[in-house]
Amino acid sequence: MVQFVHPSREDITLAGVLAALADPMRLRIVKSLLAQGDCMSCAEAAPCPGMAKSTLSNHFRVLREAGLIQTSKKGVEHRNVVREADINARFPKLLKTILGYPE
Amino acid sequence: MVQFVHPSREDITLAGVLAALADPMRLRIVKSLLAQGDCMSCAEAAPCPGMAKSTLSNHFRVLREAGLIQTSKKGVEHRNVVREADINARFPKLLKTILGYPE
DNA sequence: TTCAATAGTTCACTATTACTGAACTATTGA
DNA sequence: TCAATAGTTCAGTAATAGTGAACTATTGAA
Repeated sequence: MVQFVHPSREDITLAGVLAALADPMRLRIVKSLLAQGDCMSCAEAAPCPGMAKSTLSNHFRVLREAGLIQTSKKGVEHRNVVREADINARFPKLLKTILGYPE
Repeated sequence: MVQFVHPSREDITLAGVLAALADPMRLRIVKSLLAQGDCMSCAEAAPCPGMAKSTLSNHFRVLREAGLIQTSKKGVEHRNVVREADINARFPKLLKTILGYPE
């Protein structure tokens, strides 16, 4: 079984967060997660039909390792939430600012 | 003679700006440019002794192509300014937010 | 004019990173 | 036990970053 890598709050870096959000698909995933407000499976959270599963999995890994999302296993699927509190504590207003622009 | 590529204001993308700022060295360059308030040569603007000239040149190219800085030739050196007005018009508060965090 | 110095760019090479199909793991339900 | 589902890992290829060396352009001096 796979154990997910989640950096602690202090280990979240600005460069890591920016790099993670610098991909349009990942930006959309985070927006989608926040709009929903609740946990979502990878498939639900990804507004990208036709994308390879492995690519999607990779995007979630990048978001996870940057500290942007928390992934937990629930049954056969993985539930994801944005680590809003951690990001806001570390980089106030960053998320809100970046995610606030129209597509 | 080399003509620099500067995207027009409308062509500046969020992904491009974030990707450009996702590198610690480039973030420091932009901070350094803004702190100075004035045009700076590449060498002046780069707080990175010992870095290869070609690497530095590449960082400036990335910043330029992302629309973050404007480069103009002045004598033997290139003068760089942050395109604050353009970035602020396109993505309000983004620069201030990202550059506001301590190193 | 010619030559050296200076500031950056471009090139070529290597090293790291991203995308994808295929194979694999883990869980659920029949 | 078997099939279906969700996602990860692997292996291969494609794209991108870092660097020294060679190149271009400008200035200033002999």
